[in-house]
Amino acid sequence: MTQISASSENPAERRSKTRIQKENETRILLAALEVFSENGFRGATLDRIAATAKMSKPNLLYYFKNKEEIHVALLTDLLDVWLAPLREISPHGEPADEIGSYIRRKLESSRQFPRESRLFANEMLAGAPHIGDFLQSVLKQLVDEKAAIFQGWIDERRLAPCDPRHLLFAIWSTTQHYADFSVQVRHVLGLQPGDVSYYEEALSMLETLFLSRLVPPASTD
Amino acid sequence: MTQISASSENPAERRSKTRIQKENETRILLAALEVFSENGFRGATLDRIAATAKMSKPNLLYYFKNKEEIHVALLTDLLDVWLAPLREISPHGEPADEIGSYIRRKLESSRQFPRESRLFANEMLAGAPHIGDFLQSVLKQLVDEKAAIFQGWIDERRLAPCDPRHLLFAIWSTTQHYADFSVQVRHVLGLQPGDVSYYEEALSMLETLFLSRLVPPASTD
DNA sequence: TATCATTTTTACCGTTTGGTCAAATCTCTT
DNA sequence: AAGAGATTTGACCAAACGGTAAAAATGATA
Repeated sequence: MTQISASSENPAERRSKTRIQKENETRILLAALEVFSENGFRGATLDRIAATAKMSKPNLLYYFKNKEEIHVALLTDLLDVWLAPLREISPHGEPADEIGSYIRRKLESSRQFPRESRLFANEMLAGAPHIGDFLQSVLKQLVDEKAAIFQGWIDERRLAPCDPRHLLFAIWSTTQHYADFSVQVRHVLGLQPGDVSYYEEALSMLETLFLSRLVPPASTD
Repeated sequence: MTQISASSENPAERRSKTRIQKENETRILLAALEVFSENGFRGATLDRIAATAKMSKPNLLYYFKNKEEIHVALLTDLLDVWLAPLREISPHGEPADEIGSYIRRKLESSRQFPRESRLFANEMLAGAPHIGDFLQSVLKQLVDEKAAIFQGWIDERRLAPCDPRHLLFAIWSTTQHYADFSVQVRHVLGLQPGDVSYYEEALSMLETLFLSRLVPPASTD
């Protein structure tokens, strides 16, 4: 499978981008995000993306040379968004503050970019054919770095003994769940299709879970 | 979209199932699970399922009248598996025991049935077109029931104040993550493709998170 | 072993899909 | 207003897609 690398040359990428070019590329990317995030790479069709972008298919292919290139463009943008909250974790803050604000950033990202989150999820479910390299290199390295910070806190008894990388997994899964499984969340809570009012309760729950204590210590009565 | 209801009549479902019939149906379902769980409903093709099942496409369609019927058969089986661990939660046990064993059951289910988990995830990402009714009725009802148990514990101060339904979301997301995002987990941990040895560390992490305390109370030094 | 129902295959069909091409149209600059 | 370059379109193509029909092969049973 093709992996993300340096951007290849678009048909319309001679020197600098035209107004129309910029407009249409963002329109296409927006439409593609909608379609890819719902159906995955294989389930998405150029016809559907073109229709969503209100553009003819050949016109769409004038800006991106094939389906894969659109997908790669989306994933490349996505990875920055995905990593940003993680990069901000600092070794200098209090564990509770750092973890708490990381959770808030991740949850906010989930609320602001649910389609990006689902695009990422679809790529994972498919076995990460396009971003496998990224996961193994960039992400692994960053995780190792941040895990070391957590480990430092653990050694100082400022954080309970646990595998820091699995702590990150727990934060990723709980926060992304609200974007990826929003249909289920809404159905279970009895909310309307567009309603995302559950994010406040979600934050409250996650702060209790990660920063406080869920089950009180066994009483010694 | 077609929702799951009573099973319709298969071409070969006259009275009782033949040996060959049983064998081939399970072979098809197994192959379909592989393909659907990786690519979602739209991304899966009959050709690919047939090839995976080592069977010709028309032969496959002799047992299931179309693509959707295979998918529905898989989802129907899946929902039992998905609900089983939840049903077992009892109001009579200790909160820590009940939550702990629910986590263990869910995590075990994630390890034993990763493809089923990904099938479910794909259906969610697509907007639950086939099991929307199920989510709104059966699942919502069961969640309300179990949430009431949790609420009882909260009222008795045996569980921290929180939204019980969001507590369930947290358990679902963290446990299912290890099946749905296993590629990412393995890449980040530096494991080989088939390696699922991380489940022990996962359980340890989740027990710390849900049953103990992650961040120690602020010291009063 | 003859018979009948079950199973499998071969050949096919209409549609959808990813993508191409050349002509036509539009936009910007001079 | 004209020309060059950028943009858009309609017509098209081969392959993949979901699915069908009927004949051929196989299996179970008497």
